[in-house]
Amino acid sequence: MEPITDQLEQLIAGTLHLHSKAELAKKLALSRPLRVKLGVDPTSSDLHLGHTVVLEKLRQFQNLGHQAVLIIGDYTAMIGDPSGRSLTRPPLSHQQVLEHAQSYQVQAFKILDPEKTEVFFNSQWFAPLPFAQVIALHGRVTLQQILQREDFRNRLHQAQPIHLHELHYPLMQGWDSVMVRADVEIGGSDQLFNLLLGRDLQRSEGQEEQVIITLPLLVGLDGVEKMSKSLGNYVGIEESPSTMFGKIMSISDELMESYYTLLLGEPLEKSVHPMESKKILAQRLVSRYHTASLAHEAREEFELRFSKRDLQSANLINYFPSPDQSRDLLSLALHAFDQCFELKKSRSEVRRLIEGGSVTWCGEKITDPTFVIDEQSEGVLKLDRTHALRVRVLEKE
RNA sequence: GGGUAGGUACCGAAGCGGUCAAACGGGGUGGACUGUAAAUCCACUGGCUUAGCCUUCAAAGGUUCGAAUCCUUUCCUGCCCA
Repeated sequence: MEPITDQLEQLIAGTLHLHSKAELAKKLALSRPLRVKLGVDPTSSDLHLGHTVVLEKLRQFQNLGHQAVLIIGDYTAMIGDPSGRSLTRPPLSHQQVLEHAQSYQVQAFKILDPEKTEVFFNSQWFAPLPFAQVIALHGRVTLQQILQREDFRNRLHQAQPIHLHELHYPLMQGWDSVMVRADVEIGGSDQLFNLLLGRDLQRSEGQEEQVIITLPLLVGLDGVEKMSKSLGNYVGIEESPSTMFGKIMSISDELMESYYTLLLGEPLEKSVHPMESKKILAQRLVSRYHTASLAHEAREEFELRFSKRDLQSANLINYFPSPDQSRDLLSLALHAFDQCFELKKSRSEVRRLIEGGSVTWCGEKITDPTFVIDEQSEGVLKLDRTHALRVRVLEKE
């Protein structure tokens, strides 16, 4: 193991809250692997860059020889973390949660070292917990303490409902820490309260309190909300190189700075042109989750398609619509969205797109939805900013 | 339990018997511009066999030639009181 001061320095980098440095130093001095907990709610099956911020920190602990303890909150997920929420989450069935948990783990191990990771499902201790003990657990915390949380306070203030079951969440997360005897817990900055409560519960159970570390939340592609799947402002780590590259290119310049620090762990070089910085960012992230050569290809493809606007030589999906599907431009575009991009659009939606001037055929803008493409002709059909394909219209009969 | 205010499209919010697929704002999408950045301007933003038709205003019934708007019941939420 590395010297404690070196470890400390690495582990502190990028953290938002750390409670406390002294405690962490003390624990590191124990010269045994620390149990570093991360709780995840498998409310969605796809990991995105937002999740990777904490996972990378956990990985850092592993690299220093520590033990990761991954808690799959299959029980807590059914409540839904109220953190940062202004609304109650829609409940998930246990079945859904288990399915998500499965793919979640597979993806998490793209970042974590499975050899140094223990995985727990918190149903393990919550499902058999007798009601009397649930009550006893509740006796440890006061309503006022729970209501101090920012999100609850806001909802109270804004006359929005707070359901009773949501109040359990922080308590359950804290109890997880007790059950796995966590030395350290990592979380997003919105987890601060939950993490602190874990300390309280550990103390009252006679355990040493966990050190808590929070990391800043990654802002999503919209530049406003935190990255989340439900808001659609995310970059999934399993997305294709070109999608990933393109999504990252669409972030605003202001966002780039935090992406650099949180995802690359280094400062943004101000002397470089922002567009170039963004390409570097995109390329590095694509190579992280795919390969360097795929990242390189993604960059070239992007430049060809969007910078040079050369759709003709771009690597597009080939589409051979049947005569029935290519009756007119509207039908063709509709089927193309569905079959090539798995986008279910309504006819009206596609019609608007055409009439709005988004669709081009062989570089010509076509605004007439009833336009008919000649039989046996071949060309590039651009549907909207990001979707284009090479179409070959087959002969009728 | 009592009182009271509400539930309208992705969100906020108007509308309170016909002119309502539903004002306005935000968001989103597309176009122009561009660096798939920002800013700005313009258009669109329920569906369809689109000069028309169909399904929406918490749910179900009802009144009416006609309902988001009136009545009844049900479900959900806030606030005040207990």
